[in-house]
Amino acid sequence: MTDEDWQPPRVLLTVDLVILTLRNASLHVLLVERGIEPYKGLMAVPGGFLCDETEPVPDAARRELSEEAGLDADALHLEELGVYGAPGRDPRGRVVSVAHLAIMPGLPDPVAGTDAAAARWSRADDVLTGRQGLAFDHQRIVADGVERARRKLEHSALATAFCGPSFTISDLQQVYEAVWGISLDPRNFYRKIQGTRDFVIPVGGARKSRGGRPARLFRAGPGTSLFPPMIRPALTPSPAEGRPQ
Amino acid sequence: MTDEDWQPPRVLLTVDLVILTLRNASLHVLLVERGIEPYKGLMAVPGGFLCDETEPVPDAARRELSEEAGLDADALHLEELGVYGAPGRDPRGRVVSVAHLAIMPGLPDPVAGTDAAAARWSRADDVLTGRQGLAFDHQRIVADGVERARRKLEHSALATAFCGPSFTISDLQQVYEAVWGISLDPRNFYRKIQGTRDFVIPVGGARKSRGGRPARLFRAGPGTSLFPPMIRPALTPSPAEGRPQ
DNA sequence: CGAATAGTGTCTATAAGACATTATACT
DNA sequence: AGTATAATGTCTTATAGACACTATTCG
Repeated sequence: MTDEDWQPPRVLLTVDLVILTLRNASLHVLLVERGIEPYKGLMAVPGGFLCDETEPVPDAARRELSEEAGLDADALHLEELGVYGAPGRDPRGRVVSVAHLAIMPGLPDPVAGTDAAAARWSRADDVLTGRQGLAFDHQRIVADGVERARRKLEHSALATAFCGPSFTISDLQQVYEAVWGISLDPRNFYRKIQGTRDFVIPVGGARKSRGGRPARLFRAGPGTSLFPPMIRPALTPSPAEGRPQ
Repeated sequence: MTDEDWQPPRVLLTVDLVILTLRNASLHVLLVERGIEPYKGLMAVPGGFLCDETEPVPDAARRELSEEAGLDADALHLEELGVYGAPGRDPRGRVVSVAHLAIMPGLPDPVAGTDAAAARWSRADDVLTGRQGLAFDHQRIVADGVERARRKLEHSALATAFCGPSFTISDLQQVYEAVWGISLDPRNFYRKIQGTRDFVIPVGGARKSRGGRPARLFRAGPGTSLFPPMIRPALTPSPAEGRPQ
């Protein structure tokens, strides 16, 4: 900023989306197959450039979610995760990406995309361990997204975002167990949830039982923060899935 | 992304720095007077454009810290705060800023800058209430930075970053009281700090008393996260400063 | 009935809130 | 001595962890 005719550099701005959900009681992340270079054919998280100079960043995130994954972004938890802009992370030049974290209830398999060659849910674990390789620095982005989700479960009511409009307490427990990769005591969990104001609200009715007493149904309450927080125990391998780091 | 010859838009990338410290037992934020348009003459947080295409974002943050505020960024807590890129926030065009949060020990008044017309510490409270107006969306950025610091005090050992190399327990308490804007019981606070592993480590010696028993000196311990967390009480106006928000 | 899942109660350990007491400096 | 600040201790209350027990379904 000392030269008279110095001009600030311009960069390409993208959004990337770590979209987490629960399938078969284990954490999954949405991946798309890249249809264009660079990294054509490799898997990556959904994302893309701003469509024009004036598009707000959050709008771009919702647009890509819809374009690449065919998912409606309305009434979906979406927050900024961080900036990934190391020089050299994209061969096309200086590309700075604003990563976002999105949580959605479990969905059936077919996820159609108009822009990407293919979209599918992959086990988060496979990405974190590297069994599922990703383009760019997307493995790191997913890892940061998963870690963010783990943290938020402690202090916020985020867990309900993984569930549909109504759910049981044990559904909620499965969210915690899958995301944290541990197992929890159902009795203490039940007490904790019930004792936290505005976390869940009973909605009359019960889910038809699968060989046991029917479970009461709840919906997400108005509360957004958990106090006292949910305590994440030291990692104890759960039945659900092995725990990476 | 449908047109054949569509080109992604380029944006100007800046870094902004919310630098917090404690002065006279109250939270202050570093502001600089803008030396150039737009908003010339108004106060703003330090920041500026990337110097070239290849500069990493964290490097730019440390560079601006040094250039605009004359502060050495080594061994200083610095983390990403968020992205502020609403179209129209800067009259020069589409400018996307990556805001950072930095904490430093209390410093003497003179803060010299080579790039900005003037630099000085302002009471965070004055910024939050709008008594001290800021350029761009910097009031919001400062508010987010202060809120982030408040949150981090709960779960991390961040408080020691406000203190010098050695400090007393009541110094640490003043950090909590100033940032949170409440008052705490010194006895319970002492017990809590002592009982948290790796938070503080006694370093022989005591600070010369100011009319009371001398206080033992400590230094920051290796621990980075607090468990169980420090609990932030419901807001009770403290002697230190009125609480906005 | 027995198996399985849901929901409740009870005991104990830990830690926070309130507050008394002792310790060591200064004037 | 009197005052101020630091450090320790004690009692009560809230909540987590462990685990027994009851309730309600299905086969």
